[in-house]
Amino acid sequence: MAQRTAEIIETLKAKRLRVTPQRFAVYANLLDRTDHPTAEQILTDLNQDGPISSQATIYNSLQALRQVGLVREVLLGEGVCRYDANVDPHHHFRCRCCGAIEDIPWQQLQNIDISQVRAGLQVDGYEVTVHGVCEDCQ
Amino acid sequence: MAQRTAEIIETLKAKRLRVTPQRFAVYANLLDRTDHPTAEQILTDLNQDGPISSQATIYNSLQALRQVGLVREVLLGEGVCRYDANVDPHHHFRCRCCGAIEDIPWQQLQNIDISQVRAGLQVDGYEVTVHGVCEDCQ
DNA sequence: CTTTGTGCAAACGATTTGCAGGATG
DNA sequence: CATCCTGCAAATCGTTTGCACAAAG
Repeated sequence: MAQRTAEIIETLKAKRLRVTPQRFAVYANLLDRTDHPTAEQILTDLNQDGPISSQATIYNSLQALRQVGLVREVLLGEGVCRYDANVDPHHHFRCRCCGAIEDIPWQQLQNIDISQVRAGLQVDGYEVTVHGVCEDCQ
Repeated sequence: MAQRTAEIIETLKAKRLRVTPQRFAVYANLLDRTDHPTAEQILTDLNQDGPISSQATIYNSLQALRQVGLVREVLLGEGVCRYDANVDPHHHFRCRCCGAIEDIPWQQLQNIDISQVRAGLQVDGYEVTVHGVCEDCQ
């Protein structure tokens, strides 16, 4: 576990979220992984050793966590939502072969001159999606 | 119409696509707009003055056009596919308010140093998604 | 006349929702 | 004990597919 149980509980409470076993499990699971799982993958993972949560509750938990900014959706054009407990801005690499997703630290692509976009548009942020082939698939 | 009928027919033939009224209409419609419509929007637009095509055929046509490289999918994290007859590389701006999508010319954000991504990844391409608020929504 | 496309309706996968019972603070 | 959450099943949304008929080359 990448973060202590008590710590996670505090984080949830600080966001005014009720601490239910299911919600805790979803967040703890996401903090533990960097592979941007889908809702289904989280469900499978949690229920590996006995039933912890159900489909609808996973979605509810993810939505609650997302609303308070503890979790973000990552959509990279596969027809599925992926989730990430790393809410700091960063970019993504996606392997077009196996679909694996990897974070690209923000600093690695920070030399982007956003001021060039047409006047009149209020820019809040941006992110780069890099596509290619990962080591395993080469 | 942004491009002559005969020209469109030639383009389709050059790609070895059979020229059906439906396929023609889908492609002509996409060439005519820059707003990256969804399949449903194309369907509605085409059938405005009498029935031209059906849902399944829109999807089939889009797939055929995509396979020969005349049309590309644009996925900007909304859970819908959008389509674009502009297949040259470019970036996208998306208004978080009304959902409008606008192209950003490739040159406007070309100062991106992709060489900084971690060694071992074979990079094929990338694109930037800029989010913000458009004029109409400000 | 062979091949490919069309349109309908049914199938599909991911996500959302209604609701009754249960847990949290 | 009031509020909010869970879990089930049914609903929904975008997209795909099977198939009989029709059109293109």
